Formats: sequence, C-alpha cells, structure tokens
Amino acid sequence: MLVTAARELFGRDGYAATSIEAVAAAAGVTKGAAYHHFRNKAALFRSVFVEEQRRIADALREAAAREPDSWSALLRGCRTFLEHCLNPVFRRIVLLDGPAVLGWEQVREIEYAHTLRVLTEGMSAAAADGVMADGDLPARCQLIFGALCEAGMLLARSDEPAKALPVVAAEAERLLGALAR
Amino acid sequence: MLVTAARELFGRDGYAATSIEAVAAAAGVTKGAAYHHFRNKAALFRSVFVEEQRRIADALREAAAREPDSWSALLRGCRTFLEHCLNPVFRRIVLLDGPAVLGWEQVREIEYAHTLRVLTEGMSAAAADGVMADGDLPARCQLIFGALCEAGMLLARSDEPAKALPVVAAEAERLLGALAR
DNA sequence: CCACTTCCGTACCGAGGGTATGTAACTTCC
DNA sequence: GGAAGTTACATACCCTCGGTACGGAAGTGG
Repeated sequence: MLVTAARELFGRDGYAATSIEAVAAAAGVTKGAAYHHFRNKAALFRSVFVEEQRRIADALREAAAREPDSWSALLRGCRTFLEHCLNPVFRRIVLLDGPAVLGWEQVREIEYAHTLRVLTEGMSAAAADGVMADGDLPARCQLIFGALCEAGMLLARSDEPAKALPVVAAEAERLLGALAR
Repeated sequence: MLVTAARELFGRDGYAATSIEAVAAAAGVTKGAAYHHFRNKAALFRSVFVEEQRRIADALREAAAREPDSWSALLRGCRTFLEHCLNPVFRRIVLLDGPAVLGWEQVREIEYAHTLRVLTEGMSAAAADGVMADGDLPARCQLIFGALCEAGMLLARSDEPAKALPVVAAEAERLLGALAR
C-alpha cells in the first residue's frame, strides 16, 4: 500500500527528505503508479496526514468514553494525546511537517473533522454538564490544542519522556482548570 | 542584503517555493554569492528566522516594560504577541515553516534565546512577586507559548482579525489566569 | 610586491518532482 | 462475446533547483 509506505518514510525521514520514487519502491510499484493515485507529492502526504488524524481521534474517543463524567473525560483525552506524542512518526507528520506542507488552512480543516472535533465535543459535553465556564468555545479548543501540541513536543524532547509526562500533564491540567466553572 | 530579500520571499511564498537563485537575484547578486555566505538553503532560512525572533522579542520586551507590574506585563506581552501574529510574514516564517525546516530542536534553541526567554523572564518576575502559583516554569512557558501560537494562527484566519483579537485574547488571558496564585 | 584571504561569478552535476505516452487488464453494454 | 471505454500501472523524458568546483577580482598583511 502506497499510503502505508509513505507513512513509514515520511514519519522517519520527513517530507522533504523522502522522494516519491522511494515511497513507490517501498510499496513495490513505480513512480508512475504513485502519480496515478495522487495528483502530487503533497496529495500523498495529505492522505497520510488524514490517516494519522483518524487514528488519534479514534484513540481519544475511545479513551474518553471509558471515563465516568465529562470533565474527567476531558482530562483523560489530554493525557492520551500527550502519550500519543511520544510516537515520533506522529510528531513528525502531524506536528512538524503537516502545517508546512499542507498549510494552516488545510491542516485545520482536517483536524476539525478529527482531533479537534473530539476535543470540541468533549468541551461541549462539559459545558452542557455545567462544569465549564462561559466563553468562546472554538477559540478555547484551539488554545488548549496548541498548548497540548507544544507540550507533546516538549516532553518528546526530554531525556526521559515517561518521567516528564506527569509534570507536563500536570501543567496541562492546570490550564484546563482555568476553564472549569 | 541577502537576508532581507530572503525574508521577503520566504515570508511571501514559503520556504519550499522559494529558490536560492530567486533570493540572490532579488538581492542583486548570484547564487554563488549566496552560497559563499551561507552553507545551504536552510542556513539562510535560519538567519531569517533568528532575525524574526529578535524583532518580536524586542517588541515584547518593550511592550512589557511599559507596564506597572509583573502580572500586567505578562498580559501585555501575550497581547502584543497576538498582534504580531497578524503579520503574514511572521506567521509563515516562524510558525509554519520554521519547525519543518529547522527541526524542533533548533527552533526551540533559538526561541529560548529570544521569544521564550522574554516569556520566561516575565513569568519568573511574576513568580518572584508572588503572584504566580508554584509549578514547573519551563513547561508552563512552553504550554502558554503553544497556546499563543495557535491563537495567532486562528485569529489570522478569521475574516476580521481586528475584531477577533479581543475574544481570542480574552481566552488567552483566562488561561494565564490559571497560573495566578 | 607578494602571499593569502575574502568575496563573488560561471559552469556544471545530480536528484527529484512532474508530465507524456504506451499498454495491459478489467468493466460495461449491447 | 466482442467493441468501447476506463482503470492501473510502467517507461521515458523534461526541467527546476540545491549543491559543488573552480576561477578570478578585490582587499589585506607583512
């Protein structure tokens, strides 16, 4: 599968350092085949990006569903996201290369259908339960999401990510606390 | 000046769509001259990135210095950062292309000497004044910084950025409020 | 004035994104 | 079941562009 091979190479070497030909070869086909299925290199990357978004959105939804109330579901979701950031393939594709390759516009459009959608739903639920302070929900989601992305990169860079996770998570949860009623 | 021309083109068309030759031509020299001063294309971009960081760090410091106390200086700094995000050149170079081209490691190294340094100093001052809750300061700065970057992109995308600024700023200040003692 | 460095231009190479074209296989429809 | 059209590749080629090699002019130091 082309997208599978692309995910592997894009995730390991980055977008710029990965040639279409290398991806095609890894998938056992030629460049022509790749260009038959995808308009250009960015389109192939986009498919990988969307796939990655689907994965994490599913993971978040699943993790949140196991929590008893909307607020703890929110906290659990944030922690799950941070854990996902320990995966270098995810970081490379979604956090580093994604915006530069696809542009902010397109990235947000995709994220609004996946990761940010889950976050927005979680916040809406919390608001409906009356545990979330009033304010602009979309902006709020965006800010929290940005903080989490940065937190993920920070904790991935630390020498002992597993050790750093609790302290970073604690700070993230403190920020979330600002939104509680 | 090569860096000046590079800033213009990188900021307008993005890193990938800008050739060294185009930058050199815009600066009135040839590609050879560019490669004499910079090891490669990324090194040229790095210079532009550092320059951009210097600008905003200076602006932040200056804005914060006009405030009477450490906490309002922090708030003012955040608002100034958001205003800076209205500049498309800044967004493109610092927020979009920077991480992908230089890598997270290098970006953070540079930011720690400029933007993040100002933020850290501001938070330290607030902590020294006893208006900031205990916690991990570096992680805290990183999270707030991430939230602000995302906020900047969000507000730049809105149809009427000047109108959106207050509501986004309000959400950002609410997050900051979580850090107050 | 002669060695040496700095600065910049010219010419070239090779990688890689993208296109044009050919052609099997497979589907559709009568 | 075969003609017509579509899908799914491969091959060959072009061209941009990052990077290198090299040459020469202009300053600099002794």
